[in-house]
Amino acid sequence: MRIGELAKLSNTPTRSLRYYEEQGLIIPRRLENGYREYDPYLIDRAIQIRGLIDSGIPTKIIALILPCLDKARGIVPEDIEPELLAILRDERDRMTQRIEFLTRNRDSIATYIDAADEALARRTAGTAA
DNA sequence: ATTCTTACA
DNA sequence: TGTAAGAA
Repeated sequence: MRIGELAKLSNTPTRSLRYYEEQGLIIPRRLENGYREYDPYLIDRAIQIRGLIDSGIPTKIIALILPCLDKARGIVPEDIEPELLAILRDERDRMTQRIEFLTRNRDSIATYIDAADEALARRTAGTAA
């Protein structure tokens, strides 16, 4: 499939798909006319990459993670690179901090919403009565 | 109609 | 990332 279809199926802008390629993620083959040709299994990868990026993981790191994610099942102790492991631990910690950050703000907003609902309820009750 | 590249806000 | 220009 060409970029337009993948964009639609993975709900990812063509702009982003081209950017992913530029960053070394998802490298599609080219047709005679120069058009990018994507295999169906790349739909899931595109979605996954988009999710990773939305999670705040830099593309550099995503490039390192993708290979690991594909074979997360068959990890061989001998193949574990300490350098990569350190980077992943670091990234994991940033994710944790981001989650805590988001949690605080979500709770803050939730509290405001609850207060607003109650205020609205009181106003309605007063108008009705 | 679609996609490609390049570049700017 | 969105968007636009010009070519294929």
